[in-house]
Amino acid sequence: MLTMLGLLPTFQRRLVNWYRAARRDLPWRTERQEKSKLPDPYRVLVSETMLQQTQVATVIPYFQRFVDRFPTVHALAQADEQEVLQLWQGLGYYSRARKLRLAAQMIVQQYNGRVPDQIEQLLLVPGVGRYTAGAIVSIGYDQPAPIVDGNVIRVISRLDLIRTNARDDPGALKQIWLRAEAVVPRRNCADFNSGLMELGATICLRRNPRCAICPVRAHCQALATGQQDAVPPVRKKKILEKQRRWVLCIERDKRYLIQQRPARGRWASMWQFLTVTPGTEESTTDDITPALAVMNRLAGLKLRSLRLLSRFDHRLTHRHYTFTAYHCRLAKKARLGATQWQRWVSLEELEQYPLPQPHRNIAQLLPSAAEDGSA
DNA sequence: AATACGGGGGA
DNA sequence: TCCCCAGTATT
Repeated sequence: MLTMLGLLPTFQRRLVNWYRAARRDLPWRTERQEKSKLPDPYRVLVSETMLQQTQVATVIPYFQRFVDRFPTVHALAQADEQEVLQLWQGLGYYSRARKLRLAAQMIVQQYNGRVPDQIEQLLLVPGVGRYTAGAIVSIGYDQPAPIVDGNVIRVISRLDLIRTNARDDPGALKQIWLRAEAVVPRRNCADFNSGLMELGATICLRRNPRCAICPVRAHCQALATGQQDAVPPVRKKKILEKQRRWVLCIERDKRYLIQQRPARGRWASMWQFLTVTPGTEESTTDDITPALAVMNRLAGLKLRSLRLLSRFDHRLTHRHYTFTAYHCRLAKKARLGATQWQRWVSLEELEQYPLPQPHRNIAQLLPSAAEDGSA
């Protein structure tokens, strides 16, 4: 196997040298501790958790805000879960945020605040899987550990000419992990593994790979056989479920009703405006008059002054929502108080609540909507 | 082994 | 529009 990469030390040296010349300034790498010249493992834990299924450019501003607010593992361990979620809102996969906080608590209690440097220990930390554990060991501590992410899957698939897509094929994925373990050097592990990923992100692109400037093109079987555009193949398609949601921004005395979602499932424990699923008999019309009657029935409320705010699509990986957002007021007589899961908040207070992205988008429309309504 | 879990980038 | 992104946990 190893012979197919050519001389392994040559491959390693070419990749590390290329990475050291080409690497980007990333906040979790540039802020190093003076003595050790290694990044703060806590920051590696935070950044690698944010980077799961998320592109680097998206993560950077979230990372800055997060470590600014929670600069140490102790600070995060003592944090309020809602505040952690609030800093995470918009980034997606919110269980990552919840588990990262639990991870900090575990590290404080069991490891006296020091992020473990052993794979077996890291795998017991909430939200830390094989990839993140390998990243912390190799990038945080510069110790040998394999690392496989979406980039490495693509790079190794081409180097070794693996013809199935490892994202659909557990056997191929296992092969790639073994390969990643076989190629990681004993020294310069951080730059080697970072280089493997950076290569996938900038050179070994999904489409139109830039083989002409690839530092390890001499080691690539896909290029040698002219199959770099066909490897890896595209994944199997997934079914996209279409759903509709009506969102009611109910206003009373310049405050809006919000409700907390259940602690499990999508957007767990986040807050939202009252959301109802229109039945199949309800048409998609924007006509307000029939809609108001339907709203009152679905929401079980006496609403008035219903006005359309916006209609927009929101796509997730497996679902395609069409949100229709309305602004309305509560009839004078109606009573609706605050409970543990339901509150009336001003627009200013709303900023402190973690909201799903579609509801955050709707919230941005409310200031002008309120003016129109009172005019 | 299959599914759930967000949102955005880029062609 | 489609595929993917510095994956993990649950069922």
